[in-house]
Amino acid sequence: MIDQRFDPKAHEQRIYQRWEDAGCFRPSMDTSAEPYAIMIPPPNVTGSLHMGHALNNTIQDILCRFERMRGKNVRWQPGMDHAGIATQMVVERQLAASGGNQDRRSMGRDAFVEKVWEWKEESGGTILNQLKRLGASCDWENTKFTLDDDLNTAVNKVFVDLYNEGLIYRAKRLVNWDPHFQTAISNLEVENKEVDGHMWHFKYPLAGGETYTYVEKDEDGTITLEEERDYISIATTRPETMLGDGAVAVHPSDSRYAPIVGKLCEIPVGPKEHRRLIPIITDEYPDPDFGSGAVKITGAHDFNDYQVAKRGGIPMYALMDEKGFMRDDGDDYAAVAEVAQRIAEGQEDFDEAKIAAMNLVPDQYRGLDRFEARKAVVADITAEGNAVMVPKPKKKAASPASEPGSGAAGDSGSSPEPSVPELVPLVENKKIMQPFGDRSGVVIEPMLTDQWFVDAETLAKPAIAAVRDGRTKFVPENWDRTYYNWMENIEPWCISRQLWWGHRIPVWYGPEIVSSETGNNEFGLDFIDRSEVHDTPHGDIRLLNVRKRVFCAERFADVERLASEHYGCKVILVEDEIEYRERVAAFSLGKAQDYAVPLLQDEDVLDTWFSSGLWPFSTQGWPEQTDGLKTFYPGATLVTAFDIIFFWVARMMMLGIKFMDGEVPFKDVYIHAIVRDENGKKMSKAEGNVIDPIDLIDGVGVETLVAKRTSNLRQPEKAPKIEKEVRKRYPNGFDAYGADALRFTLAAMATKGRDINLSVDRIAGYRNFGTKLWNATRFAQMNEAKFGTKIEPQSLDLSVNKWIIGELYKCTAQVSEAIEDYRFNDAASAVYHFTWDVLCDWYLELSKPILNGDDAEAKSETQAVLGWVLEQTFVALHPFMPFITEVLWEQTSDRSDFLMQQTWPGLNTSFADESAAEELDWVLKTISQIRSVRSDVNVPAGAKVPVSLVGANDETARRVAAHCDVIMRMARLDKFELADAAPAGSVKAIVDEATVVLEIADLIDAGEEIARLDKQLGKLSGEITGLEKRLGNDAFVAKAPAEVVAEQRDRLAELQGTRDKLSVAREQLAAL
RNA sequence: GGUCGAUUAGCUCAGUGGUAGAGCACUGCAUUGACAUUGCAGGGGUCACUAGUUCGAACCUAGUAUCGACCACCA
Repeated sequence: MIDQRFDPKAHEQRIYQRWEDAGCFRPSMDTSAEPYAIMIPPPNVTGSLHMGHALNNTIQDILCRFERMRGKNVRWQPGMDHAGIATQMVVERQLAASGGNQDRRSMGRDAFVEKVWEWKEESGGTILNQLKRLGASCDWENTKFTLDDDLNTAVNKVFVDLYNEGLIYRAKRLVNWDPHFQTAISNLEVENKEVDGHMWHFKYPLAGGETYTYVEKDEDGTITLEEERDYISIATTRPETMLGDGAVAVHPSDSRYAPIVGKLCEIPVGPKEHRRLIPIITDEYPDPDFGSGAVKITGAHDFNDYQVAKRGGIPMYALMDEKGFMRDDGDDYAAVAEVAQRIAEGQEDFDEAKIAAMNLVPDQYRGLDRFEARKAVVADITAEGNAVMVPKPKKKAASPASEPGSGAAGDSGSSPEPSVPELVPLVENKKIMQPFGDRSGVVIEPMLTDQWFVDAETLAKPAIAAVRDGRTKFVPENWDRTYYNWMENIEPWCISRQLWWGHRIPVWYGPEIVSSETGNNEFGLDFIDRSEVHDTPHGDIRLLNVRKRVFCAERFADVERLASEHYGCKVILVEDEIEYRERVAAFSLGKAQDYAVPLLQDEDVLDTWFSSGLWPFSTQGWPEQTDGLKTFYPGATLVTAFDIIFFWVARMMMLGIKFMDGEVPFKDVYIHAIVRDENGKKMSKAEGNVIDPIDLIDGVGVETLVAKRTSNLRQPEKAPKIEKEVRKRYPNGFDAYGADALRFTLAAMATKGRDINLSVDRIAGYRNFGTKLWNATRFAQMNEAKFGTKIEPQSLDLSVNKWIIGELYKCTAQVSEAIEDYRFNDAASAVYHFTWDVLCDWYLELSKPILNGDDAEAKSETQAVLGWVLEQTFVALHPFMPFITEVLWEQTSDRSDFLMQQTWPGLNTSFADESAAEELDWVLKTISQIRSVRSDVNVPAGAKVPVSLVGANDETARRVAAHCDVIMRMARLDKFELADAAPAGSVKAIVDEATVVLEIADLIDAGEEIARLDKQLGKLSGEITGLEKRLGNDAFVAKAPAEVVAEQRDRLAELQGTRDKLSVAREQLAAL
């Protein structure tokens, strides 16, 4: 006999270990079986299980367990992602916290990377064990890590192949730069958030004191403003970037500025004697209706300006260093500004490298943080009188800058002033969208840097086609719109990261040899720029910036061969830029002892998603043609949340199709919901509303819960409020609900909608469901149900047994269909409803008289059916609740096998017996009707009542004979007999053609009973009227499908019959 | 601005042309019987609004209102 209750803690980990030890998670590799593969979205090595993972992996596990039971050769591919930035961040933080004054840079690259590996071995991957707690049936023996050697091989091969095809290239571009991590990031890793900002309006004086007539007109062409101006008005939210302006642009159609297009204006900041002049140009980009209609163009610090600058050949001056501080390098400002001036006036040629070397930050701003620089620039311009001035708003005492909306938009002087108003600088308070790094949280700076890019546009085309052709399907399908939308507008993918933790880029640089005409030394090496003098092992020589030649190959050995062939001499791998330059210099000056050309590997690593994008095939051994690869590519279903469609799904599609001969990586992409808290808020530590899945499995006390929710809050002052709420809501913390309850809840809520608002109450409900099944099994054991036998539907005698196996058949068919169609909620509710409402509430009760009765044959049949039906229920429930069902399987019979290895109930229609179903339907209805009436007329629960059945036909009479005992028992009757007429004053209910008569006239009040009948009659006549109206409509009868019409007629007849009988009953009562 | 979505019982949500559903909550009754982590019975909804298509609309179409997500944005 099993215990009184199921204790998840006593069994879950034990059962999991048994599965694992027995190799239950391995693919069968049965060549006759259909392969079925699911690639886990590799969690970050730094990660721990959150609700999103729990949902994601529950769904995958349901699919895998289901398909495994259906006989497929299943591989659920597990693993982890090295998560470049996230992991580097964790280890750097740890270094900082450990007190030592070591940081990443002082440690050096190799030592730091080694440290990260150490961390990974010790602390990484807790999430994989948490997945085991959830019951995930992954093929752990094939666990992969995106930084494993074999995956690195795949990464290098992909990179080199794409490079050789020209689909990966290096370019100087404006990229999103994270000043905190000091690396480029892709535009997906940027979060645009609306923040309070200001827009300043400044005057850029025209060169040489020139003036023009500035004319503003309204829509009708009436002149609203006309004045002489010696400046052009510019609006900006980032004044500090003015220092790098290359031009001012206006729209070609903007007549206000037509007189000054082509002229020069002055950037009103920096030392007066070296103010830079920049040209006023035209471009389609400026919107004449926004701001002043004139835009400053700072190509190196703004994505829109970058495009304008590129079109117009405007120099792009970089102003900041990699930490987001104003540059403090290069020659002094006066010298640089002079060169810039000649460039602006077209008197001097410029190229990228020359511009890049120019630091146009005036001395007083050098080394300032960008936000400090902004304040300083604003203050200086304003002090000098170049801010656009407007009348001070009345009423408000404070300056416009601190009063939202008070500094009205529009140009100065556009409204007439009644008196002489006080003037203040025009600063608009407005919401601006600002980019933040999704990991660092700092403001992202557009930076002009050399980076590696993937030509995503080319790769996207076949990936779009694959979805259009239906070779890969999104479920729910509306997600394909999101996919198309992004893929069709895809930008080049920046894949290089200035980090240390990740796949090194398989590129080595050597010096570029140019033609002998331009070469300027005996080795033909062209030095394009000078840098600082440096004391080197080769003497005090100049270090040189050298144009680099790229050697790209999977292994250094290949590069070594290519390079030495290219240079015609030995090459040597060097570790850093300094040594590289020294060696180039020494080499070129003939001072090198060994005459070896230095090669330096690219310092950068690849975007984490570059390696995750290969996951479906890199994990299966590619580029080797392994069995795993042949069998499990393409995968069946990718299960993920929508937030990584772009990051991951799109990249896997592009790279999978590219490298696997055009074959898509997966057939379906199931996009599941995001799990939120029960109020619909996104769970986040910072908000203090996180529910930890492990807490739900193991239980957690209220004190721990409070502590968890109040640590790491974004607003620590909210802690008392959160504590109060938690204590009120969960006074006893969480019970140990177990993994099964959590999984079932998630499955039941996994609809095709967007969000799941998870409530703990619901988990408790499904824990109770497990208890229900557990106790039903206990009941079966007490009654000596037979487990481990087979059932032949045709051999059954009792209609109740025929009925329950038919119900089971319907249930399992529904579950199969629903899972195949990714309707996990329907699957869960079908098996829930069957187990609780059909099996426990009815079948078990109906079986009691038989199991306690004297009919040995009936008893034996029922024991067999009861055991079998329960076993099949375990099977059907197993994908959802693997632990409790496996324990029940283990403990109900002497078994040597596992439930998870059983065959899914492939029941067929031979299990569904229509006449048994109708018969039991009648039994259930009869009992329910009697119970309902009893309750309505307040018959005491314990009282037994005599009931007779009037007007029964032959079939009903037969059913009464067969089921009399059980009906009497379940409806608490002391008599249940056929009769010709009802005694006066009895209480009646209608079941099909017959009237159920409760002979309890003495127990009830006639008036109340009449009222009860009237209520029912009222309801009935309403429905009848509706049906009559519909059936009376010729158009309905003519146009609606015949079966619908027939159905409605039947229903009408039935309702009329019931009404007539109840009316008679009412009249009889009234006549008394 | 573009795209996708939501609006159904007190709450959280299913349903998607043919009799409005679940879980929780609520009300009444039942206490040593597999299970109180229970059973029986019950109350509760103009399916956001308007117009259309249809024999028939919660469901399809168009529009309105409110709320949300993602993407892109005006310096």
